[in-house]
Amino acid sequence: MTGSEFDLAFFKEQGFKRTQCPKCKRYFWSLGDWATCGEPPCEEYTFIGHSPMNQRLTLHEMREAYLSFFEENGHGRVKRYPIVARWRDDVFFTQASIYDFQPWVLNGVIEPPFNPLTISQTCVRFNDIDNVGKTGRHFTFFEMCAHHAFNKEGRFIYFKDRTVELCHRFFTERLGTDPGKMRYVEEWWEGGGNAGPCVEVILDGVEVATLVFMMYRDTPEGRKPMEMTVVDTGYGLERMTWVSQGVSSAYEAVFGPVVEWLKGLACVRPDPLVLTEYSKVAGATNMRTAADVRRIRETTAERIGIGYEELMRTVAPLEDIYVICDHSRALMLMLNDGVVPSNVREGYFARMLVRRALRSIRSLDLDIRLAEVVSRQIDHFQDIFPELRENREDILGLVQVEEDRYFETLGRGKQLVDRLVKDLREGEKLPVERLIELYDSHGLNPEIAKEFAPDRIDVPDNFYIQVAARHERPEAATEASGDRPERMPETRMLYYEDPELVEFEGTVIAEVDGGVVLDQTAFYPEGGGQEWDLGTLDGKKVCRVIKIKTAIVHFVEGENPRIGAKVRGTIDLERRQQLMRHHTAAHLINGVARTLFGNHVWQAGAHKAVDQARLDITHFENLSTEQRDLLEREVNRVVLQDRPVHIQFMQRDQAERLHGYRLYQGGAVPGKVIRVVEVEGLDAEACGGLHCSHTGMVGPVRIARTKRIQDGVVRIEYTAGMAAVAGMQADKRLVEGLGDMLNVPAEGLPEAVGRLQEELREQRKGIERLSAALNELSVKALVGSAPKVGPVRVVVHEALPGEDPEEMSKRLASVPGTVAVIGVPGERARLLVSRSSDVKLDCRKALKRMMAVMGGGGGGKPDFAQGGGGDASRLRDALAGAFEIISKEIEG
RNA sequence: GGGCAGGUAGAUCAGCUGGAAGAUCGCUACCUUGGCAUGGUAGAGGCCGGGGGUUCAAAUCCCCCCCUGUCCA
Repeated sequence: MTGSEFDLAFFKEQGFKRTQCPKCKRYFWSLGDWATCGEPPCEEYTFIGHSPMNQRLTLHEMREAYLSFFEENGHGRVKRYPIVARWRDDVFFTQASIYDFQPWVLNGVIEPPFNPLTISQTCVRFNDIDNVGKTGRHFTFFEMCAHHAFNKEGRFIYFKDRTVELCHRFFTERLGTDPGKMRYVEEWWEGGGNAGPCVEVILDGVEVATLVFMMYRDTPEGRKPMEMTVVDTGYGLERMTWVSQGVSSAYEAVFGPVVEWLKGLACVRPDPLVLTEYSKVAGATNMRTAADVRRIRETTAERIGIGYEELMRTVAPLEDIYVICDHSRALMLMLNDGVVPSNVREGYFARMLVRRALRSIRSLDLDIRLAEVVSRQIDHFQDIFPELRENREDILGLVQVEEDRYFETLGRGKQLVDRLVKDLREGEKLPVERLIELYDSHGLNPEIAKEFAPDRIDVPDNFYIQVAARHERPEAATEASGDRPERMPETRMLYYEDPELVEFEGTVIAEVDGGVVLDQTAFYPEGGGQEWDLGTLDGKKVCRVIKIKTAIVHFVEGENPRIGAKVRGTIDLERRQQLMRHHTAAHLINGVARTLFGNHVWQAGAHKAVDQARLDITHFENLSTEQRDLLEREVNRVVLQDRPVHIQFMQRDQAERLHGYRLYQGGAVPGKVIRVVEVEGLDAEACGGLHCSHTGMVGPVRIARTKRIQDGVVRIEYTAGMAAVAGMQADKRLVEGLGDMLNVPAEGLPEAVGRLQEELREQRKGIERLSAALNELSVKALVGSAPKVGPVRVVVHEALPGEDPEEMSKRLASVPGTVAVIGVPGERARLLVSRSSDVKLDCRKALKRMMAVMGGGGGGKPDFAQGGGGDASRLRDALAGAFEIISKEIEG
């Protein structure tokens, strides 16, 4: 990289100087005289207490100042995109404003909503979560203000000069910053396969913005210029607000009424001097480990001239308050945009935020619910993001559920700790292994575990490093995908033009993977969770139809028709209609579930076959029987209302304007034009599937069952149309059949079965009683007639049918001065040897000698041994020798 | 998606170096009391998550599956 990338006319005209920072060796441009680049660690914050701007703006005022400035300068204002990046399958969350336009705008498939545009994009990032609350500037949730320009051939908007100029004017003209204070540091940016020069904008020790000029693309052949160059800027809304206010930390600047409320509750009134110094030291350092944090605190304490402990008394409660503010803000937006807390994927991040926030509430010993904090965050933001107002109840409900779950986890954890500690010896500490297991497997933080058993637990400094080490494993190799022709032939999709089309003609234009591609077809391929059509091509059975890029590939039984041949296709209409019913029913269930259970309900997967179908939705618990029945009733109500189902291809941005991001129920949908399936007044989704034209055609919908397939996802198994009818008939036959078997009418079944069960129990008990009586008789007889070795009775007996040999053995051993040998005949013969406690005999030895006759194995305890196996026919021989063996063992 | 922990009586759990399923609470009946709290006695209650395997013998060991919890991407 050379400095020429930054040789901007704007810098020259304005009289900027290019200087090299002696500390970090980077070059920077400025109108003022500066020794260094100005960014920590080269310099400290200088704005605290002396804002370089001529106005103090709140977060909301700063956002508006930014957006309106760029609007006045020719940019279209764009609403924020959801924080869950559903239009992408490579990331969970929106982490920067440019994510909104990747990949569809950047690869030229769709036009941006405006060009140039300005936006304040809600983002979350979790990589610095440990720094949140501590450094004064790290957040999990933040807003990235940006202005973007997309320059295509023939349509150049603007690039480096205009970008820097707009930035400079925003800070100086709009915010009243002294132009001499602005410093622009030359840097290089790379990410997501793209690269380009960038400029870091430093003001009074803080990086307030980064201006990226994407102009290169990394390819296997090396770096190449992009066809489209992109202005990708990022202005930290929170940082700008902070600098404008000149307060001790970004948290103080942006959390507004929420942080004040919490401070009041916790009775925290910190010394601003302490906070200012702490912020400066923290800002100049990267906090990576617990040791870094401690060092920063020690340095701060030294600078202010107070003790470490005293500093901590001020700082620790504040850090907890900041964590609560930050996490509740992030949660508010994540839950609003469709994340359901769970133990997997994006849901886990929401759970993590809830638990960390609750831990901070706990360590402050505050008597509040997290939902109350989130509620206040909504108050603070609902005028900016009105969707929060609409979803308030839903969001708070999710927080409550998740909070309750955490308390359950804590309760379980406490029990576990109690039990573990009980087994420890006097003065012994709980091994670190156990402590790791408590956290890793049971979700109990070591700090909280220590609360439960302060004397028995020590938490090592590198605890979390040890946990991480436990997870280090080599990555599984990814499997290579098969090779296919780069350019696929294109098939005209007749089924979209006329879903009722049953017969058609087409020409074979290619063979792919052993199947044939036609120029046009009415066969619907597998896709969107819907199974493919069956039918015939020139009389040959079509057994599978798939879509590869733009081509529809048919697999037929027997030989493929030749390329160039004209073929006649017929579709199995009955199957097609059933698949359509199941697909439309999925949209109905999804829409009704959302209205019934809340806006957090999204489709999480689906499959539609002919005889059954299922839809997975995001929801925090399995449906109750009542909810399931309610859902079924309401779906059928929509069916009976016979609402029209509108299907149309729409411009992507128009569809998004009309229906919002709720369109993307099925995940990422590529393309400039998308197909929108709208059930009037209920649901609109981007969907490539075939649908009934009216809901009435779906027919009856039966929800067979619902099942929680993972935390946060409920599977709804259902049937519609003829499959539902078949199900009803099968159920009826089942009940009728049962009634016939028990000779009662269907209504009498519960009572009849109950009676049957009771009878069975009675009989079982009767048998037990009889068997016990029989045992008792046998035992008496055996005891009376047993031969003796000295004072010891030796009972040798082959169990009869109906006797319980184990019971007999036990019973005999309860008679003083008795040894019992009981043989149990059968395919696998067994031998039980027991004795009363007053007899000196090792039953195991005796058994072993007896088993030698049969050749099997055995073992047990001195007073009871059992064995078996070997030659079952020799059981009698073994029993015949038993008396002699016992007498020898007793005498010997 | 990966790792870890767990699934035994209505509840909470023990048993898991293979050898005759247990404790506590709760439940039922009776006794104690003028009545209640309580105390005492007896009793009911178990496909030891499901399926394979090893073994003479599996709650216990091995494999697969299901369910729950949890940590991490």
